[in-house]
Amino acid sequence: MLQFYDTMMRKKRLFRPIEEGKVRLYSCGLTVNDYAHIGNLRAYVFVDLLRRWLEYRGFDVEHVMNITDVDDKTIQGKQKEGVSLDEYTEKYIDAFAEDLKLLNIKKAKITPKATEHIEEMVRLVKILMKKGYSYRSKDGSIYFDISRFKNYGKLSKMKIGKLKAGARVKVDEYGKEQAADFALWKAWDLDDGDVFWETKLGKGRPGWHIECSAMSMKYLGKTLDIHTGGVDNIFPHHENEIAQSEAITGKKFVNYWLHNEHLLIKGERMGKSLRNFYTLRDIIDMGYNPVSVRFLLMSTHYRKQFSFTFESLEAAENALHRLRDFMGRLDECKNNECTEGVEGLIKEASQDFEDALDDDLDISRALATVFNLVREVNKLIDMKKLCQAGARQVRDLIRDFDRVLCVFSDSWQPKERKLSNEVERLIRKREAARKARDWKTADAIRDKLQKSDIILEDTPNGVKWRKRRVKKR
RNA sequence: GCCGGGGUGGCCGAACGGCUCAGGCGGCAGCCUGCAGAGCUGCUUUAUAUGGGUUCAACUCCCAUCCCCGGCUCCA
Repeated sequence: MLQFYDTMMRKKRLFRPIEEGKVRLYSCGLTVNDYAHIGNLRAYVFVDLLRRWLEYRGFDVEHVMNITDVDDKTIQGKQKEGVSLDEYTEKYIDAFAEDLKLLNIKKAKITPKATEHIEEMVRLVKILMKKGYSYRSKDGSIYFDISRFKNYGKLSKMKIGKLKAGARVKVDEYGKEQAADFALWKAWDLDDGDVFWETKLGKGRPGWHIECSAMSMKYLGKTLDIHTGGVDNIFPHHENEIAQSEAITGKKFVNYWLHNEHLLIKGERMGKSLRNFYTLRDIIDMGYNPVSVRFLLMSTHYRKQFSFTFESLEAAENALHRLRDFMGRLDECKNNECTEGVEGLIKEASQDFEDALDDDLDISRALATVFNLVREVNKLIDMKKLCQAGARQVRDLIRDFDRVLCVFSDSWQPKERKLSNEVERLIRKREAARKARDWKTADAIRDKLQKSDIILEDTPNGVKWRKRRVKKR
């Protein structure tokens, strides 16, 4: 019984797509005025889990994620650097794509850019004007008149009257008639420089909210199955999307609204303005594996705030290490006869895992299932009660889970995989000493290398080395 | 001010009326190892912010209090 928590209804609801077997999924993507930080990335890890789970359940997922490549901040940034808007946003778009790849996040089928859909937006604004949902201000900008939209505020449960009481709403500045009215089209002004489009609406650029209405409608139709975004988007962005879209089509815009909570750092929301963020690059540079970041961001339920700490990242990395070692143990399992069946364990784990994720992506329960399976099977291996065939079955099950989790296989390698000649020489010297059972020399070399952050581990397959992580900041 | 979400063991995090209060990390012990590390297993359980109430039974529901976070402004 697949169900999701719908922000509109404020409760879990059984999931039923519009069209049997197909899901129209729209996600609010990034505004590309800077590198994404891991708080931003949490939203996309969440969407990825959602998408992969839907696919696991046999749905064909039509996933669209927009890129906001024109807004106040991108224009400001571009002016500051003295480059074209495209040039400015391109590097952040590329970096974002790379981040997603490093986190094993599946690409959306379509990632439309706002600047490439001006025409569609203009068309929608014209419809709104025609239907009388908008007005033009003195400077030529066009605003959506929320008093004309009956259920404005239904998603965020906000009353428009109350909104005005909120301290920092600038009413007069742009000639809006009401504080909560929002821009559909912004008339060009000096600060915009060369960023403008000459359209039937005049010279200017689109408001922020209209792009999602235009692009979701174009690629997915009038009604979406699922729309995702961070909780900060509930108001005003998604509220406004609903108003625009439903005013235009007269149809329900979205059937299920799914919102992820924020990532905190030191008890506060991670955000660009607070300068308390880490990018994925920062974390990789400290020597962590990006897949550990995926695991960490994924392992707390998406509707719950959680705090990022290096301790928890470390814990995530260790947990993954344990899982991968487990897979290694399975591969090495060569017994001919299973003295105890694993079918029961597999069946139970499989059922529990699926039940958990069906229940609004209850990842904690799902991961608990995985770890329980690991422990039980490890016991069998220790007692030599697991055979090769049984091991294969377990491995197949985990691989199956990993279609959703995507944390087991790990192709990522830290950049510096080379040792200096001096260090290599020492390692060879130590190997010779060990062979001669000269433990004193061997241990001295190991200690010495450890001081320069190279950790040696003797394994049945020879000596292995790794770098000790260097923590910055 | 208005509207949400929370406060669980050394730390992170589940459960949300009763069936042993998941799981991870860390710590400790055993196995393994020349030693160390890694790995595996076991232990780490009189843990549910505080004070009342409802109930045969509350972490779970109700009331009050304290504290934390978020939204009300561009923001994942």
